Amino acid sequence: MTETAQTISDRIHQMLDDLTRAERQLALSVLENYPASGLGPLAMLARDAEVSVPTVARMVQKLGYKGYPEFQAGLREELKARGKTPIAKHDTWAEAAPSGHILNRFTEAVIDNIRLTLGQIDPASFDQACALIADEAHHLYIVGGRITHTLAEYLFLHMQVIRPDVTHVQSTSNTWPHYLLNAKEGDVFVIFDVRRYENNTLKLAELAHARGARIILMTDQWRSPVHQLATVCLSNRIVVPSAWDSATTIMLLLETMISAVQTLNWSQTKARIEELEDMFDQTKLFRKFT
Amino acid sequence: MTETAQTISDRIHQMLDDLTRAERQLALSVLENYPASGLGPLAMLARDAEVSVPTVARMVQKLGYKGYPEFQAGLREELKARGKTPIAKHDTWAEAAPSGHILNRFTEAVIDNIRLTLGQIDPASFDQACALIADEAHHLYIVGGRITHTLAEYLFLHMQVIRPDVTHVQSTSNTWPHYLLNAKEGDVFVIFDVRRYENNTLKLAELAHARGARIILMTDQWRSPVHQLATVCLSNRIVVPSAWDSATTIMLLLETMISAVQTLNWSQTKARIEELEDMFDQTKLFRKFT
DNA sequence: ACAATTGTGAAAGAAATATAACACGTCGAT
DNA sequence: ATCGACGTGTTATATTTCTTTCACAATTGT
Repeated sequence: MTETAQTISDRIHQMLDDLTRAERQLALSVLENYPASGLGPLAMLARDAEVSVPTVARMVQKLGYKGYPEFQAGLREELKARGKTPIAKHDTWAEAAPSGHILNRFTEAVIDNIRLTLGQIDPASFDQACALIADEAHHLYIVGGRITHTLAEYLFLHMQVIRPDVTHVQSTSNTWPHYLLNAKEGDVFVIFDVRRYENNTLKLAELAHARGARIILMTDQWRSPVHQLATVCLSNRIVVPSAWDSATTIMLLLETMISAVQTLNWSQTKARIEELEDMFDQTKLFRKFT
Repeated sequence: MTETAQTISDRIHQMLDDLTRAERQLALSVLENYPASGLGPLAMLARDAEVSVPTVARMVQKLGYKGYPEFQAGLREELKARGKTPIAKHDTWAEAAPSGHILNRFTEAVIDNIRLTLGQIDPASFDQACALIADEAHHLYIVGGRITHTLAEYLFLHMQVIRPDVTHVQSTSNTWPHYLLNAKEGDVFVIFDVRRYENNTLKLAELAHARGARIILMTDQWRSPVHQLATVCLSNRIVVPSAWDSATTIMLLLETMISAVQTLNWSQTKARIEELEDMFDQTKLFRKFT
């Protein structure tokens, strides 16, 4: 295990003592700003380290690489791996299962999706989206497609509690034009559209946009064509080892949004939630305890 | 300050809107593991992004560089500069947002949930659940509650494609007893029940159990009372900084299950999926591309 | 003075890049 | 439906750059 888990930087450090003058000079220069300097041309590295070109060539072979390009490839690999957050480096999430088990492979992919999605999100846009959704002065429409209507429904169920004037529209239903009749300028549409993008959804978005509505789009990394009409576009990475796409990242953003919106509207929401709880108590739909 | 402090990654993000399909594909690939992928040979980048070599060449010029090597030099500069700043900062997921922003707080909590949930899952039970769900010899019932029916529906939509004989039952509906009339011994029930646990769901589970059905329960860390009747019980941690519980972890497990079941049934599923694609193509419900 | 190390210069060879020409498909306008 | 503009991939080629390796001189330490 001393072999595999070792970074190139470690290996250089280790052999630092056995090196000759020029080699050590080179090694230290590589470590100086690691790994950037090793990723340039060989000649540049030689110049920066103030050693000759052949010295560099001999050195990389001493490190066990067949040539300089191979050494660079090693550095790039390392850099790629480092890009992942420490927490993301778990190779086994389900500790009892082998790392090749679908539980680990899938989770790994989802964590990656989350990392990349969050990394490229603009907090200002996100906040703006939350503000739009929280704005009770305008009606809120929530639109989902064939698969995504489940996410839309999830958002709807929560929004229904948090604020009045919420409607869930299913773009695959042929009744949606009726809803649009009531849409007024300034109304807010939360639209879910991931590949394969649905024509109905696009048409709905176009009509809504034409009526002066503002659109918040939840889509994938390739972005539904709706994004051209959207006020805010939140794109999620959805790639997993499966024949299907993943909605987990979208769900995460969704719940974060729900939490944020709720905070914005807390004074009103509080009363509404209490009322709802009362109603549930009365209907005895739920158990108080196990 | 908007000029100088701009990283290449920022610039790519900015122009993302104005890019064409192949260019965006390339841009996303560059950002995928940034900056490692941009430091390899041009041809390798092109291959990874699944675009042609000239596309990359055209793109770097569009970014304002005289050639690919100059672009790489820019990346190296950036990398060198980054190495000098104190590292840390890796605790934020949405890098552009302060660590106290809800995006980071919420994501942190969800990652925790995932880690803890996966850590205590028994892979054997999980595999058993998948096998039960994949078993086409028995009817599959999927049961959700007031909120969780969205998750149930999500599972249902996928299972519908993967195998025959699937029914989605909503425990809050008063029609569910009708479904149970058809339930036979050995049939499989996937039941979602998180707090607050629903009386209807428990009753349904009891009846199903009495008829000799096997129950797979998706619940929270405190486990719905249904768990005493369940063949397999998958409990999820669902605590987040919100007035609501999180379904993200459940969604993750769900999708993993879908992927696993699909692999088990691949021979049958393949044909079903192709058939479905054909039908979609014919109805023109979906767009092929942007 | 000897051996090991290192640098110089050069040249062959390999690899990567830049560019051009052309074919194909998509999309929108007419 | 037809045309043309546009984007893109393919193929091919010229050109540059980078790498590798050689022989040999210079330097250093022993």
